[in-house]
Amino acid sequence: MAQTTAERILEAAEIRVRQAGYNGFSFRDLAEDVGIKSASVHHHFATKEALVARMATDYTDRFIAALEEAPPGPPRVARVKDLFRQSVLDDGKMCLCGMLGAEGIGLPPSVTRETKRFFEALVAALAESMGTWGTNRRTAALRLVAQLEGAVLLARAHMDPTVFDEVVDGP
Amino acid sequence: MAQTTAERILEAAEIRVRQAGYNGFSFRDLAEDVGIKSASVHHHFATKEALVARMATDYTDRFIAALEEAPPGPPRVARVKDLFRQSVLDDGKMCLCGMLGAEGIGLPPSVTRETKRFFEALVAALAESMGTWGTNRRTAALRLVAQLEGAVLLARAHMDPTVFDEVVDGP
DNA sequence: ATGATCCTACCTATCCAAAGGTAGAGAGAG
DNA sequence: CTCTCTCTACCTTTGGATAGGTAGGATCAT
Repeated sequence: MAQTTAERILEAAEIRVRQAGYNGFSFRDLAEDVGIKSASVHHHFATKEALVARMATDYTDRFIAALEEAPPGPPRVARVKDLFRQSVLDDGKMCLCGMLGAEGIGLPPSVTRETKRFFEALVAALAESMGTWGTNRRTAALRLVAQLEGAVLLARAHMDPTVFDEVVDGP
Repeated sequence: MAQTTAERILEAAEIRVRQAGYNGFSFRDLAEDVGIKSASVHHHFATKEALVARMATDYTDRFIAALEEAPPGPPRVARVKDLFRQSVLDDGKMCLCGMLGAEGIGLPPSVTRETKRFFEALVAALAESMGTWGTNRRTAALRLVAQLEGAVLLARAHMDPTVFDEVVDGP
């Protein structure tokens, strides 16, 4: 088995959260996705909260690592746009933490904490790479992230991936 | 009673959706908010789908009407920013259709249809008011809406309303 | 080496609460 | 009397979570 069961659960859960949100899937859904019983999902992740918090942690680490493969400066900015674009092209999924950020209040604290960490890490990893037109770099990075999250959201609402490109580097 | 029961249900439901999403509340929650029993909520709105679709329709009409109170041009742009800012200041709620757009796939079709209509109407009502720096006005409007939705989302994720202002008209 | 023991991963079978929704009765207003 | 609204009292399905058990592999002492 190239992938452990826990990894397959996390993968299935990520897809479901990014499509339907924290309250949009059940352990039974995941069990069916992976081909085991829901009780077995609990063997790997005791609670839904634990599962999603872990998912957000992994997502953040993976995302930041992918960003930092690109050298600072314009290439890194291009890379982050591309990561978000992939999100949209891949079945119109939201950014995981965009989705969790939207649901926000009402999610378990460990999840909101990880969500916040994602955005802080993302802004930090981008700030040094931003050109500045009179605004400080942190603000410029925050603005870019807002635009990207908004672009993903609009593309989903329109059910049209080209909306993303129109927003991000349109005419 | 200055407000009908149906109106009070819609109001309570809107607050709940904007805080927790379509799957984040129940008819029993609404019943408690309004002070009636859940069966009575069904008397006014047969299904959850019908309730939320109606809610989105009303929201769109109200939002567009509020926008068009402001004359076209810069005042209208200022007004839309202000409407979104209110959203954040008012307990960090998402824009209703931003939330529904995020949840997107998995929601009933009548709801996604109304969500799409909101964004189309909003972009149309803004396009004429946008200054253009080499981009066409529709694209400029789309970009503004993306930035605003993203700003609301980030403010929520950070649990800090000032993030909204930093994104939208920060230094 | 071999049996006793333990751990991991999965199972079956439930539990209980919550959710969307329904049926039918009662009470007040026109 | 009838229409509107609300209630009580359910039903069915789903959801998160638990209890207890089984098969297989590793570990260890004798």
